Amino acid sequence: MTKKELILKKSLQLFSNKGFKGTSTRSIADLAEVSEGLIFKHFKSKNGLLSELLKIGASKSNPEIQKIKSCENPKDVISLCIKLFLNIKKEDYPYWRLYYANGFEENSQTIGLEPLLKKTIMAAFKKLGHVKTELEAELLLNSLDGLMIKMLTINDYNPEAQVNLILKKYRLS
Amino acid sequence: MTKKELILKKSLQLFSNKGFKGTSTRSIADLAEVSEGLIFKHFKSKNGLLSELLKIGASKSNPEIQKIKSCENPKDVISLCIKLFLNIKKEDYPYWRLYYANGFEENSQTIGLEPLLKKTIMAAFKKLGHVKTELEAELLLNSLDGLMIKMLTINDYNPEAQVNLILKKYRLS
Amino acid sequence: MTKKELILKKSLQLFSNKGFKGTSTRSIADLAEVSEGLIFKHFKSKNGLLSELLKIGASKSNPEIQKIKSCENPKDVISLCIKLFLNIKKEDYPYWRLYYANGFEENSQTIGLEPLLKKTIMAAFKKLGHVKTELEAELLLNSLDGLMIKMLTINDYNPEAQVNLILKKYRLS
Amino acid sequence: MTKKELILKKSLQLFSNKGFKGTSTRSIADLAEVSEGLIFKHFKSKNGLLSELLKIGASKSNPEIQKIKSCENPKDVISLCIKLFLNIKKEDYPYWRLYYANGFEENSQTIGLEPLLKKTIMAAFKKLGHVKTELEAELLLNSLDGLMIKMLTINDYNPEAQVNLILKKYRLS
DNA sequence: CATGAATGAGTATTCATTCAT
DNA sequence: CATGAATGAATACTCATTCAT
Repeated sequence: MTKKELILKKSLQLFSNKGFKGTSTRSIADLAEVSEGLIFKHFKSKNGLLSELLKIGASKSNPEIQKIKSCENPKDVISLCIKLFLNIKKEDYPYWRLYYANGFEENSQTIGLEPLLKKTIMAAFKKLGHVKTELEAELLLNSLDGLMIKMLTINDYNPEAQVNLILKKYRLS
Repeated sequence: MTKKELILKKSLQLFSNKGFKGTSTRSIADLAEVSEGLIFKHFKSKNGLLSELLKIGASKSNPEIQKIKSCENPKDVISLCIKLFLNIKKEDYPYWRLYYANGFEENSQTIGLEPLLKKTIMAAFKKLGHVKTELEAELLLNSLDGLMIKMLTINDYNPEAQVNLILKKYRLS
Repeated sequence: MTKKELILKKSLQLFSNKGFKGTSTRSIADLAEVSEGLIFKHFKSKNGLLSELLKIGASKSNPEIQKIKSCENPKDVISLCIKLFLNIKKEDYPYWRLYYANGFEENSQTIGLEPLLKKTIMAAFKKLGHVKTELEAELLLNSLDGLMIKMLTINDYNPEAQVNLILKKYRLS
Repeated sequence: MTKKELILKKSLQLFSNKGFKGTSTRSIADLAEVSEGLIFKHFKSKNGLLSELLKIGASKSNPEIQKIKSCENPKDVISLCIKLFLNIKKEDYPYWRLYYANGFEENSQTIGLEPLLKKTIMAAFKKLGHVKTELEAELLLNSLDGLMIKMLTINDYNPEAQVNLILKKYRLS
C-alpha cells in the first residue's frame, strides 16, 4: 500500500469516527505514519482529502446503483433498493457514515439516498401503476435512510429483519 | 432577554447551522454581543453550553411526548407519533437539528426518535394485536426519522403530504 | 509598559532588523515575553501589527513635517527639510528603516520622503523663483533619500557633514 | 534555454517582485516548469541561487563600471557615472532591484553604488581640484542612489530629466 | 539531467479557557 | 453580573531540503 493510499485509508477511518472537524491532519499523519506535509502534497488541503474520499466512496457504490438503474423489471428495482444495505460491506461503513454526516453540514441541500435513487424508484412505481409516485418514492427512501442511519450508528446492528419486513410491506418476498 | 438567554439563543442558532465543532465560543460571544468570558461564567465550558441546550430542547419537546405516552387509545398513539412533526415549530428546528447531529457524534449509541418513543409504540402495536411489535415499531420510527432528517436538512420542506401518506398506510386517516 | 506596548516595541525592533517576512510572530512573542496569541488579540494579524507600527511612526514624525509645511519663508522650508535627519532620534531609526523597506515591497508605488514633502518643496522653490520646480524638488528629495538610506543602513553613520554640504549647495548656511 | 537558465530567469523575476523571503522554491519551480528538486541540484540551496543571481548581475554590470574606472578624463568619469542609469536595460531592472533590496537585509553594511564607484569618483574629484573629495563623492552617490531607487520602484519612471539636471549642476552638459 | 515522493521544522492564526478587575 | 486581557495548546498549511529512481 502506497503512502497515499495509507492516508486515504486512515483518514476515512478517523473522519468516520470523530467527524471531519473532529479529526486533525496531525492525527491522520500519526495514524498513517507519514509526515503531515505529505497529506497536503497529495490532496492540497484537508477538504481536498475529504472530497477525494467521497469521490472514491461514490465510485465504489456506483456499480451497485448502476445495476439497479439498468434493471428493467420494476419489482426488481424496488426489491434491489431495499436489499441495497445487505450488500454493503462492513469495510465500507466508514464511507457511508461520512456520506450521511456530510449531508448534515452547512449548505448541504440533500441528504441520504434520495439523490442517488429517487428518479429510478419513481419510474419503477409508475410502471407498477402507482399514482403519487413522488410521494411513494420519498416514503420508501425515508424508511431506507432511517434504517441506514441506525445501521451506521449502532454497533453490530443487523438490518436483515427490517429489510425483510419492508420487502413484505411492498409484497416483494 | 437576559444575557444568559441571549447566549443560549445565539449558540443554538450557530451550533445548529455550523455544527458544534464548527462554532467557536468567540463567534457565539460576537453574535450574542457579550464577552467571551461570560459564556464560561454561565456554562462552565463549551460542552456545558451544549448540554444545557439539549436539556432545554428536550424539556420543550417533553410535553408533546408525555401527551403521547399518557394516551390510552393505541390508534391515537400511533397517529400522534406520526403527526408529531406537524407540531414542531420552525423556531424549534435548530434544537432538533442539534439533537440529530449529536447522534452522529463519536460514542453516541442512539439516534433519532427511538429512545423517546420506541417502548410506547411497541405497547400500542401490542394492543392492536401485532406480533412482531419491536420490528414494526422500528420500521415506523425509521420512516419517521428519515422524514425528520429531510425536514431538518432541506429548507422549507413541508412534511405534510408524507405524514398523510404514512397515516394512510397505517389506516389512520 | 503594557503588554500591548511591549509587543509594539519588540516587533518594531525585529521587523527593522530582520525584515517583516524574516520575523516570525513566535519570535516577537518570545522577545516581548507574551503569548503568541496576544499579538492576534491586539492586532488581528501580523500585517495588522505592521500597519499599526507604520501608523504610530507616521504620527510621530508628523509634527516635524507639519512644522515644515506651515513655514512661510521658502528658504526655511528647504533648510528644514535638509536638516530633518538631524532631528531624528536614534530610537526612531527602526521606524524609518521599516518605512523605507516597506517601499520596496510588492505593489508599493511610492518610496521615501517624496509623498511627505514633494508638494511643499515645490511650492518653496516656486516662491524662490525657480522654474522647473518639480525637477528641482525631485533632485533634492533623491539626495535626501539617498542620504537617509545610508544613515539607516550603516551603523553609527553621522549625516551631519553631508547635511552641511547640501545646505551649502543650496546656499543656506 | 536550458532548464538551469530558466530557473535563473524566473527566480530573478520572482525575487525582484516578491522579495527573496517572499518567494518560495515551489513558486520558482512552478513558474520555470521544472521540478523543485532541480533547483537544489543546480544551486545547492535557495541562498545559493540568490548568490548566483547576484554574481551574474554584477558581472553584467561590470563592463560598464570598468569603462568608467579606466577613464582618464575626470570630467568624463563624473559624467559617465551620472549617465550610468540611462544605459541600464529594462530587462536588468530586476537584478538591480535585488541588489538594492539586499542592501536592506540584516547584517548588510553597504548599500547602493558606493562600493562600486566611490573610490573612482573621489579620484576624479581630486583631479578636478576639489578638497573634500569624500564628502563630495558621497553627495553625488546619494543623489544617484536616490534616483536609482525611484527608477526601480516606480513603474515606467523615466530618469532622463533628472540625469540632465544633475549633469547641469556639475556643469557637464 | 531530471523528477516527484517524502520529510520535519516552522508558519500565521484560532481555540477554549482562566482570571483579575 | 460582566468584562477584557491573557494564555498555551492546537490548528491547517508551507517551507526548504533530501533522496531514491
